[in-house]
Amino acid sequence: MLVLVRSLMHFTYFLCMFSQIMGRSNTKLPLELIKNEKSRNVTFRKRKKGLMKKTYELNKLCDVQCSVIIYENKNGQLVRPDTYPENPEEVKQIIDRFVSKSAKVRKVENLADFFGKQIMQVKKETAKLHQRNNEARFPSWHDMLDDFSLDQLLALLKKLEHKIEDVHKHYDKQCVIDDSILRQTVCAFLFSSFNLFI
Amino acid sequence: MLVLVRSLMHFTYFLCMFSQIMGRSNTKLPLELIKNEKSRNVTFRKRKKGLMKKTYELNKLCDVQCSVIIYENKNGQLVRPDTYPENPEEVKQIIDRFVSKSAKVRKVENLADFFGKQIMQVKKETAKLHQRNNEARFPSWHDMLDDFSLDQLLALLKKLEHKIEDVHKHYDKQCVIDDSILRQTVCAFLFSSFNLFI
DNA sequence: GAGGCTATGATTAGAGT
DNA sequence: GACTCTAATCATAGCCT
Repeated sequence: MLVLVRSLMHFTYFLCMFSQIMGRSNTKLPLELIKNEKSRNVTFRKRKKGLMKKTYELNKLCDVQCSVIIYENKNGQLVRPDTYPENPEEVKQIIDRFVSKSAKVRKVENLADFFGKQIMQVKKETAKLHQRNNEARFPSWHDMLDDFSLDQLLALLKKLEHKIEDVHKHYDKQCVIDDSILRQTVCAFLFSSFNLFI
Repeated sequence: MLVLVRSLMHFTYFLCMFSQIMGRSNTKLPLELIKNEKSRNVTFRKRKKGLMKKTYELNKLCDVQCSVIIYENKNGQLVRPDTYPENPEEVKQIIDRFVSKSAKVRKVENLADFFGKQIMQVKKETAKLHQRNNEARFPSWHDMLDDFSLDQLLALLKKLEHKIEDVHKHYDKQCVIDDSILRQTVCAFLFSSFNLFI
């Protein structure tokens, strides 16, 4: 009986295969970039979903912390990443363990500290100068400012900041860019520039 | 001959199926923690491998940046995570985009405020000094500018502006931007600039 | 785009080596 | 553990709506 059913099934399979009217073609997909954009996008969505499901299952079945981050390569668009878990905070929690081990990241974080220290130092020095040279003079100060005043410099920096903000607006429209680091750099740069004047 | 072999094979299959001694059992695995530790570990290894493969395929087929991090729950031990890509630096590059957006964002944004406030404060104090000590003198002012003049500073600013524009152009051309590269560029430039000040 | 459909190929549970 | 084997189940390419 079972054999009969199997035979029938195989016959049906054969029919379908012969007529090539439905289902997956009988050639396997080569492991290379799918040229056709439409089918690439469809495949992307399907496989992404599948990957997330697999991740979820691995998480549940074996009780392991796992995280997936996927950035789609949409033409000219920066897209919010798809992640497992969907909650960004949970993802962060998982990858933090990884990130904290990366020396490079520490370097960048130290950048903040670095500038922070600079600020403290400059503040100290300013206080010293303030105290020590209470009646000191700035003979060249005005001369310098004639060509390029502090306000002008700050205005220039503002301009620069605006430019960067424009870029951000452009991105925000299309969705997402990490502006924090950029801000950090601008602020740090502002400060370092300002540092020169003190 | 072939038919004979096939028949034999099918017979064997049937036998095995009948006696339930081989292959996956005919009940589906429930989606919950696998209690048996041995089989849980086996499943973990198998599925981890499968997940990595899937990730690799998604990466190749659709040209998307994706990253997977898996921490095994070994009893009380800190285990090096399995990742895709295997190279930690590549993983870092991918998750950086994410990391900088989540919890760190707040930190860095506050940093921006911090620097902003500092700048305002210093500006005020400088203005005070400027007003009070109109003819005061900073002895090191010229020394500093000997190495790094205002014009040079202006040039630096322009350079930074250009760099950002370059990145922008690059974005327009390729329609894709890697903001970690942007960050790195700006950061590196900032570092080199700042080093000139010290 | 999101969803359904079907057949193919891939994955993998469970057992053994 | 890492490998094999097998079959049941799953995932998904290529269609369609």
